[in-house]
Amino acid sequence: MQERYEPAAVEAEAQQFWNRERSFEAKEDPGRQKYYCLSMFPYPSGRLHMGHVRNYTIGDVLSRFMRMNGRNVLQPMGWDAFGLPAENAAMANGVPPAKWTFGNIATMKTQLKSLGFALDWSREITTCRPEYYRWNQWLFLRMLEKGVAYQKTGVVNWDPVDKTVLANEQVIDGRGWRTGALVEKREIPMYYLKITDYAEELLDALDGMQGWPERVRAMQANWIGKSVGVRLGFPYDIEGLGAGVLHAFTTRADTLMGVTFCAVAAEHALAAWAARNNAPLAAFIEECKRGPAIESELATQEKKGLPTGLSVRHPISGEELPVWVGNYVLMSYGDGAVMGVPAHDERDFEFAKKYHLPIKPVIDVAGREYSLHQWAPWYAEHGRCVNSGKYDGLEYQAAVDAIAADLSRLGLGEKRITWRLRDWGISRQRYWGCPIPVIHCGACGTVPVPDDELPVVLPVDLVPDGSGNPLLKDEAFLAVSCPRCGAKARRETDTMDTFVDSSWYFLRFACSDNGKAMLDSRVQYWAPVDQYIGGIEHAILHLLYSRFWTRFMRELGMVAFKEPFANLFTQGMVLNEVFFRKPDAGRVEYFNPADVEVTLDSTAQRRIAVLRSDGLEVESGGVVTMSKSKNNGVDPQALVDEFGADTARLFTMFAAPPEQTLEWSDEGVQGAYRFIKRLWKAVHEHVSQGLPRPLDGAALNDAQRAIRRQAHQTLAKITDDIGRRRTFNTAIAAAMELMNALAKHGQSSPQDRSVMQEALEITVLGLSPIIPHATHAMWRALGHERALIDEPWMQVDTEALQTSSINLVVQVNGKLRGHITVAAGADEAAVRGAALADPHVQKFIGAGQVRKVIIVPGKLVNVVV
RNA sequence: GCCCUCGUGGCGGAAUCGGUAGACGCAACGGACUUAAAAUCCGUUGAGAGCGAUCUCAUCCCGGUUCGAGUCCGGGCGAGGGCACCA
Repeated sequence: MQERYEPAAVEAEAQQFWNRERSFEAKEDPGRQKYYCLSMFPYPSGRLHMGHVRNYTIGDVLSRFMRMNGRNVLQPMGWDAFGLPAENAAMANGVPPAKWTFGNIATMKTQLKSLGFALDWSREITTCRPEYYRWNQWLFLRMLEKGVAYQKTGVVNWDPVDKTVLANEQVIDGRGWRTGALVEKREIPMYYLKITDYAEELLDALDGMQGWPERVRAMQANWIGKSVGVRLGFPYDIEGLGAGVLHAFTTRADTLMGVTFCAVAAEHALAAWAARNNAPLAAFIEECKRGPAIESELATQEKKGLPTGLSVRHPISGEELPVWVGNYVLMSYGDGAVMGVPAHDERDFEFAKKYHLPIKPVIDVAGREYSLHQWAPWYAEHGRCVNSGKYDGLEYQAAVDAIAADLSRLGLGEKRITWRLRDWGISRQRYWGCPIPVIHCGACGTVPVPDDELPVVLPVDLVPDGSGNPLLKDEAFLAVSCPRCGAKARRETDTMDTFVDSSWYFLRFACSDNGKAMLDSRVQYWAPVDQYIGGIEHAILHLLYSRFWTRFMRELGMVAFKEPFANLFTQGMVLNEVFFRKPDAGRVEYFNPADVEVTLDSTAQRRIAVLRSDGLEVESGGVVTMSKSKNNGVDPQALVDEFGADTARLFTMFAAPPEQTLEWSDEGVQGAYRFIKRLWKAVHEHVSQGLPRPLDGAALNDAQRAIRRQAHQTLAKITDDIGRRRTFNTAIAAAMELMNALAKHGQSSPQDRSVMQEALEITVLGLSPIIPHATHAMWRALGHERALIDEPWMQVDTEALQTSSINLVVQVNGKLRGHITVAAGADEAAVRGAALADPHVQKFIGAGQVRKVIIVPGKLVNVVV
């Protein structure tokens, strides 16, 4: 063993060993319990970032730990390789997206390998390869057959200059990001997947998903958004239009008698009809339609409306109610119309105040006074009906029931459940994605591509120029004959949302080499995923789509389970300080923390940050998520090159619990490096004197026994912290404590050296999931033939944990007043006697009367005076 | 606005089921080694009082439950994240 710790050599050696032995290639083995550990696969954006390192280290620690605990572990890796950034890069550099993507994959694969992750590369998946995406197409055709995939029109952002569809993120302040042209809304036919058919099931199943964080389950439940209420009808008979009913959904049918107006969305049919010869209204409707596309922007805009001049009748009272167009009414939710109850809905209240519409309180909340001038939150609370005729005095549920029954009798309403969840639109008018396998024929219409003609292969050599989908100009791709009638036809040029690619990749890892079928029997062995690890940003879409997709596959008999991810772990983000200068004119300039030197001023009170290149001060903008825009990222590769992969891994696992945010700290990295060096040195010093004789537990003195006890306590803690609590930071802290104790203990006698050998083995093996390379080398040095990765996890020796006496804390009235030592088996009377006899305790009892003595076995004694 | 999470030293954090608050690390300070620096090693480090043994205070604030509260409950303040004109 080398005296100096040289990470580059140590890590190369370990990685070569794992490669040579194919240590991480997983084999199906029905005789062994499997453990499928999966980290969310990366988008090949260029280089790894610290978020990747954190994500994949968490997965790697769990994988290696479970493997040593006897599980048959599968930890695969792949590439979520379709997507918009490749097209952007293509436009910027004139390189086909495929070339850019594959170049990035090569770079990032090298980086992942340098970090020593225990990945089974033989199962690697790349979603932009036909071998993968042909199964997207195949399953899409099954969805078409079952009616789960269907066509309807949808609204897209249209750039009139580039004549292209823009993603929301390409629209900046209502203008195209490249052309600056005002973006138009266009309705075009698109494919949708009927996820709403699964809404109830996707929601109900959340309750049983104990392996998922509460937070993620809550987010999904909110997203699905089940509302139980009443769909009611406001009848009308409008000259020229005739008789009809305006439908609206409400969760507060008990407030029906407080309705003073109705409001409809700009896109509503009644609004369109009223606007025929009402120019101001038509203009307002246009304004609403041109308004913000993103709902969060909609939220901040002022509530506006215009009367349509039309009126409807109240379903119970028959009263005439004016119909308004409101910019706060969404066409996509419910029926695109709301009943306006200003007294009990804040938005309606604001609207009514602004346009001087009547406000009629009809709910009495615990006798509190209602003001027509200022909104109070409790106006929306449930209460007793008042001012509501025959419904007066009824509580919420009774009122809803009575009103729903009356409406039903009148044919003007029924109880109904409304969902927030909408169907999943998967059509993208973009090149770099999986082609949707349909053909447009002049005679036959839209015809699915027959299975035996799959895959529809995407050409890989096109370079998008920003003006429309390049597939539209690619005759070789476009020209096709109709599978039904044989006539000349045209291929669909829309591609699929990349969330389709990631909705089932976790199953394909079980059988990535199968060229004949999407899945095979090996899936039954590996799936579902035992532990899924990824960022909270995927809490809703990716995870919900995957749950939906899995359910559909189950209906086809392809898998036997409903939930694809038994346990979910969401790791926190990686933050770093941000440095900038803000010139009087011009844009803020951000500087990478690597180029900034931070020192303390002479009084050590103030931190001064200086840019190395010019020696001038820069401002600190606090600690925020690492991002390109803030230029505060740390390149993991630089870290690996300077300190090694083990240090990078150790720091990211030690600095914070894995689900919390992690603040970057260069000094913290030094600390991690220092610890590995210390451990290395301790092992080197120990083994350079030769290996000791086997440990004889009975021959130890008290000090040796104490060290041995701490070693086994540490093993127990590391095992529990990694295996159950997932608090890798405290596992590392325990190992550090043990090292500190060993350094103090010293070693001279043969027994000392035997105890030391065991303690070092525990430390090395216990930390091996986190720092696998250095521990691989140290394990060999400690005299083991077998590679550490192939060793079983060590078992705690309960014998070693035994003590003859224990220390107890004594409190008087809950305050710490003394310490006592009693025999391990001491009974309560003995403990009580010892506690009361302690001079410190006596002092605090003083003249008082001892009323009660509480004994918590093994922990403390509390004397109540 | 709603939902979720969280407020602990100079900093990151620990305290797992209500039982010794501040483990471990960083930074800082003092010392050893060195011609010197780096590296390494040893020590000190929540605040206040005291020569000292010790004592008092202290986990965002106010109240409560309890023998005992960082932890549980109620109310507030603050931060972060998610969702959002969702009727």
